[in-house]
Amino acid sequence: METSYRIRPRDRAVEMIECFILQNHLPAHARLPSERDMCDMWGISRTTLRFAIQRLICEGKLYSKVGSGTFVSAPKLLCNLQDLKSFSSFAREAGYRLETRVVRTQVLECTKQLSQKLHLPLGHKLFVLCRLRILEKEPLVIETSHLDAEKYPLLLEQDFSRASLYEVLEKEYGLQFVRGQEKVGLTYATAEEADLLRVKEQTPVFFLRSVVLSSEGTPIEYVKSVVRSDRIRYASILKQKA
Amino acid sequence: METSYRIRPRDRAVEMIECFILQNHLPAHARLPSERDMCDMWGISRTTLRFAIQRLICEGKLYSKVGSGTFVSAPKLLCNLQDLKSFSSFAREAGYRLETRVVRTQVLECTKQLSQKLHLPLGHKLFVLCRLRILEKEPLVIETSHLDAEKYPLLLEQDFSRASLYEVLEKEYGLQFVRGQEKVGLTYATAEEADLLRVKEQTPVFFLRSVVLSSEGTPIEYVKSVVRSDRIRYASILKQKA
DNA sequence: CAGTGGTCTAGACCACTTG
DNA sequence: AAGTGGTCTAGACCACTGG
Repeated sequence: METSYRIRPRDRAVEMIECFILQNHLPAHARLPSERDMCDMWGISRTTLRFAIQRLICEGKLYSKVGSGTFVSAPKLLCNLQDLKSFSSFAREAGYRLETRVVRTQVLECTKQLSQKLHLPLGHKLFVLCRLRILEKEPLVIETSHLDAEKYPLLLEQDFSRASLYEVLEKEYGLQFVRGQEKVGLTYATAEEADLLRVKEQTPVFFLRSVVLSSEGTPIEYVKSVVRSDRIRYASILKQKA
Repeated sequence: METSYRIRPRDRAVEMIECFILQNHLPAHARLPSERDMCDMWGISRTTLRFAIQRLICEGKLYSKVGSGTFVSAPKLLCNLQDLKSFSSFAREAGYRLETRVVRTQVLECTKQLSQKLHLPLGHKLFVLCRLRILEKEPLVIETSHLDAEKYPLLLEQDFSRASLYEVLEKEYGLQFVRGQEKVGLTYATAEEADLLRVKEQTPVFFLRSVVLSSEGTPIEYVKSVVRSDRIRYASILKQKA
């Protein structure tokens, strides 16, 4: 029995693009030829070519800017699920340029869930800091931190677009940190998250939750992170899929 | 300032389809009009209509069969991350018809990771059972169970397309179960997984790992599950995204 | 301004199922 | 055989960018 599947032009186009990048040694952020040029080069319609480009964008291998062009992405970042660390330290170790934008700061009353995580009574004042982490000009993570506002009142006066949260806690309060357990899940980007991360609404995104402990074991910070899934890949040693 | 965005036909088409389903009270698995008919009804091109359909398929609201038609999906299933349970019990309680297909059974030697989870020595014989769970005719989960093959040798002789794993363990070995902690992550479907789950390769899927304990606290089973993300939604009470 | 990606159209052929 | 979804084409207009 001869199972000779016809190769679809769109699949061929995906290979042509990947091949083009390799053969021309295009580095990250290099520009591809225009869509119309690639159509002419390979004798396919723009619809078909765009389908291939969309697939590669979904896989995190390309990105595009309107009026400008289509570009090669930087390789996917790899985080290890066994040995999870904060994005800032992860990025620093990997030698990336990390920018931070403060999305929002506010003071909230401690809810039941948060009181369990932070060992604080219900209604206790919490300082909430929501930051957008931008790696190599690309927004990657929304980190929302929750801390004891009554114990660390100086937090409310800081400008976290300049200062690092951990630096402030270390300098002002002499705290040292140990990261507690983290959990990873999957959700879908809300309108606000999609806007901040520059992805489409309803895109699947990672949803991480973790507690940061002081070196004495006291819970200091509860963090929720929403992470783009096209730029990050979480690996797990346990994952030995057949 | 008047921000009057032009409504794109594709977005309008998404609304038209959703509206059509509501106004005609279409139940789950009802057939929509053919693509060509909907194009005529709403005066749009097939490309645009198909874009809208693809979006609704991604969101889990529609599914389609070649040569047959496009259909309304059953509503998304909701699993609670705080109170996670096995799919079989989850499905049974919700009143769904659950089928099981045995993908593979094998005997493997215990690896380092598995030995930690199951408290067994390295190289110990493990019975591996990989099953496809099909809910209402729709493949939903691939569950891969790992158990002590030396302690439960009768497992190797069973026909798990007919018998339930838990029933066998309970009847043959008098075991009672308590579910341990589960972890949820996100990965991308491999070719085999995509084929079994009937989704496209590289689709984002949930990846769950959990340990099932006996009522005495002994680890009995280690399960890895790959779950379709378009049909299941994991909720978390903790998730209070701003 | 010219060029780019983003969107849309009308029409065609294919493999598949049987509404 | 007729109808369906899946795929592909050629060509058009738009908003945005500064290759």
